[in-house]
Amino acid sequence: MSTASHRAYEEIRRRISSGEYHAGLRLREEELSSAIGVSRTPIREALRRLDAEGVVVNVPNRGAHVASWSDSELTDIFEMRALLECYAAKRASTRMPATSIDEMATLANSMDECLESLPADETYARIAELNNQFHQLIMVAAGSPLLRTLTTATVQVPLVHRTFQRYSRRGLERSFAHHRELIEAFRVKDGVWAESVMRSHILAARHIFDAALVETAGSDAPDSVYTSLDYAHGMP
Amino acid sequence: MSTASHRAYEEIRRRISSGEYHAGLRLREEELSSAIGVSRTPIREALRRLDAEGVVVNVPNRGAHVASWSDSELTDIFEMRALLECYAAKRASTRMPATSIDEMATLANSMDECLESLPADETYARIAELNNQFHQLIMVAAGSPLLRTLTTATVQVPLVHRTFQRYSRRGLERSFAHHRELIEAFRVKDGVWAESVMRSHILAARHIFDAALVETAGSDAPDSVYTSLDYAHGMP
DNA sequence: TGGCATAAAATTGTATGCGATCCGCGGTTC
DNA sequence: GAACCGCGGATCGCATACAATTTTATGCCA
Repeated sequence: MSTASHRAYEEIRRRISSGEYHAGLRLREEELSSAIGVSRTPIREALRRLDAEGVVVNVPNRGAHVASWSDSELTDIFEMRALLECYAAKRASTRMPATSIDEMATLANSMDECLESLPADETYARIAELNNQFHQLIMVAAGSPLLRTLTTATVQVPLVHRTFQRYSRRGLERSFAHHRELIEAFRVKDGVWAESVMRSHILAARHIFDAALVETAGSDAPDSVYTSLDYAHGMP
Repeated sequence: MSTASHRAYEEIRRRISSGEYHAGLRLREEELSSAIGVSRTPIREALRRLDAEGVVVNVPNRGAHVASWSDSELTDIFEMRALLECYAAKRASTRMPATSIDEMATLANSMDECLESLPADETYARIAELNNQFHQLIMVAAGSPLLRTLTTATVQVPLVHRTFQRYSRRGLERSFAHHRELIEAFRVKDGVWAESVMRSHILAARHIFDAALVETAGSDAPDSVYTSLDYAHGMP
């Protein structure tokens, strides 16, 4: 069995990821305590950890709030993601075992199949999960635990569910084409190729994201502020 | 006024940095509690935060230990540092204000002066401090808070005091020459130049570090395990 | 002596109580 | 009408008490 502190951490994190706790929301210890069913102590430890991870912001004597990001911070995040994931792709290109490349191909096939049943929410969720596994394979093959840690910290990041679904069918197809191209680059162990495909992949994602921001501007959400979401919900 | 939790954090961190708490040491909550003069609750919060930062390792029900790094993890750290600091140099090259470049030149002069009174410990400490300021100027000019955060997390890193002093006079001179070259690259706003000088700078540091490891191997210290130290103690 | 079960001590995990701080709300003053 | 002040409730920070778990000590038997 795991500790109450850890369960509290996972649960709060999940609720932020799912959007149940939206950006900027005040997280009261007593409330969380009764909601999750543990005392304030493990709740506090969970909040401290989430604070260190940047998922919540804690101000002494003023409580914790769900973190939010400005437009410029989002740009910053995408640029770091490009740096880190391109580097990972380059490293992975010479280290990736054949079995992992096969797994990537299988994942790519599964994602292609998802195109059939497209506009369903579950399908988007499934694509997100497959996509996450795909990128994790690259991260693991890169063989740098530190790189992986930093990437997770960076990418566990500001995305709204809605944004994900802004991916048009064409956008998804291009994204999946990038996946195929990455696989090919890994097969022939061409690090420069892998790196540059990954850069295209991330930059395309970024511009789809930007477009979604423009479209949703002026909605009921506070200006240019978005909630966080697990990498599992990241974009293809 | 600062909170007890924060003071505990700073104090434990300082003791690890100074080497008072060496790598692998078990940190008992009760001990820290009486040593620092607060109850276990803020101590626990401090340990959780240090755990999230990678400075200590916490295993449920088995307490916290000061983190240590293997040779391969150290290599990993240097490679990430190269990636991040080169990127920072490239970004900084187009954003660095003239006043900051002047500050860098002033710092470089101060470091040169230090060569006069060299083998003294205070001199090394002073060089470390100046060097830290020099690199911070680049980080700030890079204009990416996230990049800065990740770099701090990476570089606040495993160095032993002794290693620092492995810098020979010639090594320091080369290191300082890199600083001059960086300044020049910033003046003419050549990002590629800045980036590549920075890469040389970091890789040179890495090999001096490796050499130090070989020399100290077989000493009384546990095999290939080193403690952490603040960036302030980082190498030029 | 060495291995093993068991008990006692030490240590960490969780709950709770109390004092300190912050925040909103009237009331007052200019 | 707006700015300031003080008060009470809400919330947080910290200390302490108790429970759960791990570690160490002990005694037994092969």
